[in-house]
Amino acid sequence: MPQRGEDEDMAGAGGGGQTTVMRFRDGILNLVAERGLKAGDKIPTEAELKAHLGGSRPTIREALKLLEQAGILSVEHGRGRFLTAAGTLHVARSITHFESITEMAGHFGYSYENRVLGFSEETPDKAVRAALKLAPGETIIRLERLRLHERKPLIYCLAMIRRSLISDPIYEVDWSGSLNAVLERYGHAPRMSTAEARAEMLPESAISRHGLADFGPAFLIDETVFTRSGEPIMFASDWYKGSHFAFNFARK
Amino acid sequence: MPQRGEDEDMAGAGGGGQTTVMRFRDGILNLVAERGLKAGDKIPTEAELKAHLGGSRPTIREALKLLEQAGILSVEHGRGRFLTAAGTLHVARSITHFESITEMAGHFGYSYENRVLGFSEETPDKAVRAALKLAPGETIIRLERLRLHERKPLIYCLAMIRRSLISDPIYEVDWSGSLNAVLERYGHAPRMSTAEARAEMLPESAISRHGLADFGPAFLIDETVFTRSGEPIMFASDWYKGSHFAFNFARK
DNA sequence: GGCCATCAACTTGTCAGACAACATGGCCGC
DNA sequence: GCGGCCATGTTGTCTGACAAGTTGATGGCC
Repeated sequence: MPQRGEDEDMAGAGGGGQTTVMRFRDGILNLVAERGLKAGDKIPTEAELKAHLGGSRPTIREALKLLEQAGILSVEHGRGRFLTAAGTLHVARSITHFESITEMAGHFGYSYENRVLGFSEETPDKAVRAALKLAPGETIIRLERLRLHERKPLIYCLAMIRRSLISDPIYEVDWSGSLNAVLERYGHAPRMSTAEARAEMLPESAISRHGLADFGPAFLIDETVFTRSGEPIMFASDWYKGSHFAFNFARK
Repeated sequence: MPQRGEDEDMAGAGGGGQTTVMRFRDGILNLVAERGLKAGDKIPTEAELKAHLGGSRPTIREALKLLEQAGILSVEHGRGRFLTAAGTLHVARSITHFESITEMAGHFGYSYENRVLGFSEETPDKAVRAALKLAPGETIIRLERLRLHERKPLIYCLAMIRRSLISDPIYEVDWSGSLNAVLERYGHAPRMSTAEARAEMLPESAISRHGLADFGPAFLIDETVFTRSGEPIMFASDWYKGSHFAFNFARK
């Protein structure tokens, strides 16, 4: 018998993955779900999985290794594999999932007006230069915006974007839409970030200049945003109105 | 040649893991570090890794699968494996790592006084009952505490603990130490949680009753805490003084 | 000389069978 | 009845092989 190969239809078959290993990973999860196994339960042995899913033991084992690394399974040599409880921690929209503010809007059920408060080309301060690994002399675009829902301000946004990424004059760019879309158009799609969160009041300057005295305590997220290839794009600070936003995550 | 087995000293050798696969996983990371490979770079082929690390191809491949699942490597059939940028996102103390407040204290460089403001046995409200999956009639222990550093209040803590977990009268328990240690002593060590974070001012009742008017905006973390086996233990709300705490995480 | 098809080499994906090491429970002897 | 021994089950590792995608070189054709 040839070793797989005979194009195996299964193309377009619901979910699955490209490689056999990925299909087995999903197959194992399905099997667990079908049998109603819970945290701590023993899952079928490699031999049983092989009988159910086909394939060879190394392939099955690679699929199992994926699930182990994902924290869904734990192994005990000579005893078997067991469902961990960590795998059952379900978090709705984890803060660790990268998404633009515009994408997040839908999740919270808000539709935003996006008001541009100002934009300018500036010299970065030390912190921003370090975060974005800017060369001496490189400048940034400082973009100040406000997101409103039904005329009430909900998010105050400050972005420091590497000037060199935008090949056009900054006044020709439409800053009132999704910033991610703008950056993607210039070939620098944001894909991930390192972030720091804290609770504070809005900066004095923002309160006084834009009439935000009623904003109340804010959930501030400072992010250094990168492309898929790890190139730093911008440093963003977003103050979310505390009374309107909450963020989920799992800890383990 | 026997297939491994000859006890291979290597015990206590720096890091490493128990199994060969774990050692190879670390070995690959070390190799990458030594050679100064960066995001997007091609890592050595399976054959080269085998030559460097020893072992067999299936074992090497299982180690690689771990790194792929961890998001550190990506594969392209026929081309090779490449370092992803996501793997280079380093976060100091991620908020997604479960730890007790006492443990966190050290990280922030604070040493705390732990003041018990009150404890009592109560009937849970609907939200807590749902989060802890309490049976009708089950009660909770409500524990209210304050962490101070140099006499200044930094964290206001409210915990709702399943009464049935503590087999002693609640007034015989020392609540002034680590809550995790107490629960561990009764065989219910906290290990993970689902959490929600937001920014808000302290509850009115806490401000007025405990003189916390100067606390300012707080970073509130609501957590449902579980044991390793997934059993819900308690529902904790911790208000961190916004001016003193920031929390890190990666988004991808 | 330039272009394209073919092919060899490299690399990852999968398969088969085997032995090693750890865990468990039953069997047997005492 | 009890404890040690051993068969069995399960995961860990090794060897060798073929399948399939990618890349670059080769060589023929125009």
